[in-house]
Amino acid sequence: MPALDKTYDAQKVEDFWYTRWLEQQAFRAEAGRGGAPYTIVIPPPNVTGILHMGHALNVTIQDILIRWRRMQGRNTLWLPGTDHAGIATQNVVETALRKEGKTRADLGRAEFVKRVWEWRAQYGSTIIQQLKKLGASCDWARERFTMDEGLSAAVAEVFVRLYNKKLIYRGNYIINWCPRCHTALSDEESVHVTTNGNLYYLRYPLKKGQKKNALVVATTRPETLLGDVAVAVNPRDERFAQLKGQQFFLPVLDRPLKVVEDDFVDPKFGTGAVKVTPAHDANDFEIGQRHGLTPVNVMNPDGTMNENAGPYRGLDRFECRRRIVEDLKKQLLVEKIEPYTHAVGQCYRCHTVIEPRLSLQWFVRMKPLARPAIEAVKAGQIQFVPERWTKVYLDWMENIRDWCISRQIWWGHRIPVYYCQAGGHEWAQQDQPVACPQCGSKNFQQDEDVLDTWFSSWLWPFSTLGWPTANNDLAFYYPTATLVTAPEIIFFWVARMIMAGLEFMGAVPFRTVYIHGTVRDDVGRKMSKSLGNIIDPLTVIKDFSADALRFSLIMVTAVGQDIYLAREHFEVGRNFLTKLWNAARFLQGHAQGAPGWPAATSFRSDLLTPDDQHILARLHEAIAQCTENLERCRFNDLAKNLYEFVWRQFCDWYLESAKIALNGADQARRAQTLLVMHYVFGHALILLHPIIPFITEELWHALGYGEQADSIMTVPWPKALDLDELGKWGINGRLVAYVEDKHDLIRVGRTLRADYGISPALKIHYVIRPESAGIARLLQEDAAAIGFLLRAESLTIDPDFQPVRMINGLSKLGAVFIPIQGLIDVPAESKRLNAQLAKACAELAAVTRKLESVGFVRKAPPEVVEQQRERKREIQAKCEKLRRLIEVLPVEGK
RNA sequence: GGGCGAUUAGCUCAAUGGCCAGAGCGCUACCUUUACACGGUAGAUGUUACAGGUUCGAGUCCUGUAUCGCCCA
Repeated sequence: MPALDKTYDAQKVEDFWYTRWLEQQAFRAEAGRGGAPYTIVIPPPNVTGILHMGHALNVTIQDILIRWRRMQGRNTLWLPGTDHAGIATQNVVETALRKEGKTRADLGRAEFVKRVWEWRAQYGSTIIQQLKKLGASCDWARERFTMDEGLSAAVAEVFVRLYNKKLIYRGNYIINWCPRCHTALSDEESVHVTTNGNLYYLRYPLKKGQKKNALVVATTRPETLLGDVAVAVNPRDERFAQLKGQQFFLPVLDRPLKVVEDDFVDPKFGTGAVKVTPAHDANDFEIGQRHGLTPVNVMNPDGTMNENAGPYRGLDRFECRRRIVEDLKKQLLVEKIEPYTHAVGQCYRCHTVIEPRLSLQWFVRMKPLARPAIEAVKAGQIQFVPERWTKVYLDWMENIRDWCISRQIWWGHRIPVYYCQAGGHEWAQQDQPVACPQCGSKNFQQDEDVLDTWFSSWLWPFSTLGWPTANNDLAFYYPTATLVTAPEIIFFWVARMIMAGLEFMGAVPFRTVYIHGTVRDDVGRKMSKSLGNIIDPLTVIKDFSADALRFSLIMVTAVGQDIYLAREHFEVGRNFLTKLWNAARFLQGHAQGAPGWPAATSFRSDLLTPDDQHILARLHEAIAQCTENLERCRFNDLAKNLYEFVWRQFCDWYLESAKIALNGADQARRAQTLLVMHYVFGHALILLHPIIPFITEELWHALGYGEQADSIMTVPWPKALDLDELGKWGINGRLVAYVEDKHDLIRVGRTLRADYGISPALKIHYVIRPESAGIARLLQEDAAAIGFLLRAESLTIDPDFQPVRMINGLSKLGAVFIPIQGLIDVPAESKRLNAQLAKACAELAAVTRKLESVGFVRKAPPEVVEQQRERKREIQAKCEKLRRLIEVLPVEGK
């Protein structure tokens, strides 16, 4: 076994092992191997995307789960892939075309789509390569893309089924229109941004050209008045009772507008009278339908005004707004303009202000699909972690609205609906038709639109496994186990997957939905290019290593909370890796060659010291905690437990105490210590592997544990032994407690040294006066280790010790003395001990008060009362001892 | 407007209604002691946002207030 380098070269190690794992096909999943399946499908990143911290966190969590379950012996599949991100990808390619001075129209549909495929071939695997850098143990052979043949077939199948069930329909409704992307968007793709605008109070005259006797309406979008076809008031609003049957005139265009009464109108908004623009507002559209109004569309798809806008034709909508307000002001038709803060819809891709627009689109009828999906979650078939997201999900599902799925772009799954030019027949079909199924005409055309990208993503948990073709993978790996994702896409994706899973597979797509927080910068802002506050995971990997990135992210990520990140946070992980590396070097240095994996059965309880037994007990406690934390998705606690165990318990206490035996002459003891060291460290590596896969694999082999398993990836996850089972190594609770107390005693001794400014380099004499003969015996056996940890010149354990002029400290096991003649500062010492006494007395008073309270003794559980009584006895004893120690201090001046 | 979450040490976060409210980072002092200065040892730091209430007992449960954040309309 070559000696480990003095410093850890993460880059070399990580590249080496990832390549090796791929060569070994270590991530391959095969249904044929049987066993209990454990499946995760990756939330497919956008094919245009590059890795950001959100991905890094998301992928790390999934990799932890998959690696852990794999070690537990489950038949694991982690299925990776990307989605085709219709609008985003089309935008990217169109931008590239623009640089050549071309538009997609110049190329034509077929040629343009070809260009997008070329782009995808060249750049589409960027993010996949980046996921590999993180150490993700996905089965890459199964990588899927939503535009793949198989997944496209699934999309067509689903469309046709829903179409034939009349769950997909086409109609003229108000949709969210992005004037820049030139397409409809779903409600979820329109993000509401609080915006400072104005509320314009406009006068609609009763008679043409008149200024007096006008009805004042309030609007945030004056340019839409050109499309007004009525004004509306609430029927119960008495202020407008006399307006019934009246008509007013639209300014500029002088169109007569009748007054309609509708419950929708809020009397408290504006003047209580609103303009009705059915072609440009969702609510107005509904009012229009209720009152038989004909909508007037005044805008072009690019957001400029059309021929219905009269004199404003051709103007951009915002320019039109400015001009129309200016013109109305001149005509004294503007009552007032108030500043107004409201939520304005923006395109989630390009942040252009959404235009609500009447348009012919395809929709999915959601209510019938939602019903079983609501029931499944209510019945506990799917659990959200943290649980509170259940309510968010249910609220949305119970108020679900139909889903606009058509997009006026070219990159995506083209809607498989055909229109016969001869007979007017319309039908949906999975594959390319030959002729109209009704009249046999060959003169038919396919719908021009493509489907929303999410219309393919919602099938992801089963389309990636080969659906609609029945096959072993699908039968074995579906339903998946855990979905790991961020709250932003609960509606976009999670909810829709549940609906699709139930509708097409008849089973929920996953059992657990783990929702992690959003990664933010150190002052709580989302990371974004425009803010320039991005921390690039790849840079972090380069500077700190992938393991450090993973460990740090998990360490700082509180369950369900957003993550505030700064570059310095990655030092936690890097420092921990360095500690681990150095501990391994220490083991290696003492092992004299590769010891191999120590069999636990070879421990001899007669050779184990209390320190050995203590660390073994703590290890098994750690195993139990880690397993439980993984089961409960408490990743942050998992990392903290392991950090504490490895650093504090193993390195700070155990390895330090082991140095005595390692450097001692007793060969049997020495061998036994080595055995324990390797057993504990090897297990720590196993427990750490899911979080930091690279360094654990490297050390696993470097320390010669490779005989146990070719790769740490396949080492069985350990089972925790409880205290009874640990009895076979002579371990019991009393002994574990003794070692804890011994640590405390050593701390007291060290504090004395520090308090008196005695240099750590100076070896001094210590005396311990033990509490009892039993403790004296234990301490006597441990004297060498205790003396070493105290950096003592010599250590005396004397039950009858009578101190004279000595500084001292108190621990449960006994008093610790440092005899330094002449150096003792009596007033300082007296002050220190009296302060301790005062504190103990205060505690004693508190606990006494509690025990004297009738309510407490009568109503509190007996074990809690007993606990307090025990504590009172302890504090009383402590006070007594402190008084005695103070008494033996020489009186000043004597 | 409705809902959700947060508010605990300088910062980021823990704490099944029950011991003295903890940890990491940061800070202070000392130390290059043969694994590790990306380290060791020791230390300081709290009106648990605020006001009430329930309880023998509240950071934890209830009501209200404030501030911040997110989602939905």
